[in-house]
Amino acid sequence: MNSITPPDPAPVSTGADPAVTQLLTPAFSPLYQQIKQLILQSLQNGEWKPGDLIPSEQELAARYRVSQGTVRKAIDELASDNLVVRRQGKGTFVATHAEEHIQYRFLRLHPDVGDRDSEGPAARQILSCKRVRAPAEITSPLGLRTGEVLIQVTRVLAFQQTPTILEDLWLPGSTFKGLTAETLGRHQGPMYALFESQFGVRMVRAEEHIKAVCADEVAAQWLQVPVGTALLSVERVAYTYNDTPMEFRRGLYRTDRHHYRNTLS
Amino acid sequence: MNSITPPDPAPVSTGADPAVTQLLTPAFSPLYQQIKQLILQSLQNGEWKPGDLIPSEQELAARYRVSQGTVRKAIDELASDNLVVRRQGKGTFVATHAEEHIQYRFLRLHPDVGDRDSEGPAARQILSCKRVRAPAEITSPLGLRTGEVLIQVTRVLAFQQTPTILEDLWLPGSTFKGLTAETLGRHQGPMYALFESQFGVRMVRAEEHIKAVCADEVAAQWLQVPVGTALLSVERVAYTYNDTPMEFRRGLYRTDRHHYRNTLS
DNA sequence: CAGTGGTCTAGACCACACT
DNA sequence: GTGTGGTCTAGACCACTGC
Repeated sequence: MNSITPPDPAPVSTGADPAVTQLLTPAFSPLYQQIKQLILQSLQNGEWKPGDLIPSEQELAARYRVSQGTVRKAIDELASDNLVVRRQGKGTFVATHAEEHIQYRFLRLHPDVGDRDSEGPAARQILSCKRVRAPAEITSPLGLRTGEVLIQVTRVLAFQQTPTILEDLWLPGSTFKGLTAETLGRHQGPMYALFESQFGVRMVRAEEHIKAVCADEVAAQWLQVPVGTALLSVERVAYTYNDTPMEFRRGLYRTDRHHYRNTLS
Repeated sequence: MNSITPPDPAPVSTGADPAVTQLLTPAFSPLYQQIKQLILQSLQNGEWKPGDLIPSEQELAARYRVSQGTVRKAIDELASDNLVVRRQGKGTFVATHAEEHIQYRFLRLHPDVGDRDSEGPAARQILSCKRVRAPAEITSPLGLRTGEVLIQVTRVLAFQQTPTILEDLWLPGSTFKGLTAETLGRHQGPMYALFESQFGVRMVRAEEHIKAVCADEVAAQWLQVPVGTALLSVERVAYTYNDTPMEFRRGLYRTDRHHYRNTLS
């Protein structure tokens, strides 16, 4: 078993980090994968926060006592996982939902004509934000105990004066203590950016399950469509670092002027 | 402008290929990108066919007169584009829809309970296969002239005796000359594998646009659901090498026991 | 065993951003 | 100019495959 022991997260970083040893076979894991894990730890434990500049490849190479090329390969993978963004001449930054000029990185709904920019920003309306005891149907995708306290948010998004998305989302109450409709209403920009700045939770990845359903009375009213209109039901589990599920969301999408877009490869 | 001239696709390959020159700035393109393009050309022009073993990194490095590392980086990108598959100790192979043990690489419909393997293979039924004059709504996504001759295939897929997908697909008649319902019916395995072996067309990438619709009478009948049932409408444009669109497809999916799955990152 | 892809290193040079 | 990431090279060694 080869391994490198975790580095001293020394603030001034002259602190000698343990040397790397590359040993033989069983449970072999490439050095750059180990480096990737170490960097990942520093992302998780908040040593580098969303938007931050992380140390240069040279510095990291010195810190972990490996060659720059090895650090590079580790960072390459983190970049292709969208955990980190490289900018030539400037450095490598922790990815964030805040400054992604694209407004909603995880929203796959696009207007049928024109693009999202031309459509302008969504108008958001918080309908409610309350603490609830979690039904099993919500806790199980989140890996929580049934009965745990969750925060449930309900909101409507409108594009060009047309209400288009009605969604509920559930968050673990323990982590999102203090989240209120007022906070949500005051906040500008993507909700996931708020989660980063206020709760230290960065959403990294998500899984969506899509079905077609008919609008019930409640949905019909909020989305201003006849009862029975076909809608997309989009259920999402969003994950933080470490594949920890942190949000369950269910959206109903009108698709009379929009479509859900996906790329296969 | 730096460039490397295209190599002699010499069968025996001792043939000296032109040397690479890496010149200065304007319209700078990295060497490994140029190598990637050259390999791509060999994939397109059929020098290496789906399933084939391509030359080793050393051979390609010699052929293009660059270092192995440069070829490696080119192949890395091709592999992450799913155009090529690396197998340690064996070599690098051209990707193919034929031997992907996963039956349908581009189909995102999954059973709500269990997984696709446990569900068993789809039962396929070809309803029709005919030559049509293309309406603009089809030709435009395919980048063809309106009025061009297309082949239109209609089929139903059933999972566990339940008809679940009704789809139409359109293919350029010029490329798919000779495609018949009989050919399609006799063929085992993914349709895209047939396209590779019979027509030399490899589908590489696709874009899907998804909406929710209500079943009309025809759909309701084939899918054995009441008229008005909400269905997913999945429109797909599939591309070959070079981003050339080669297929337009429209599927109606029942989602009472299945869902469309997507991963966001 | 030889051949393939996979990892790691060390060093050189380029393109880009800021100061 | 200095520092950053980006490209390219050359060589060594490892892990996997099949003969």
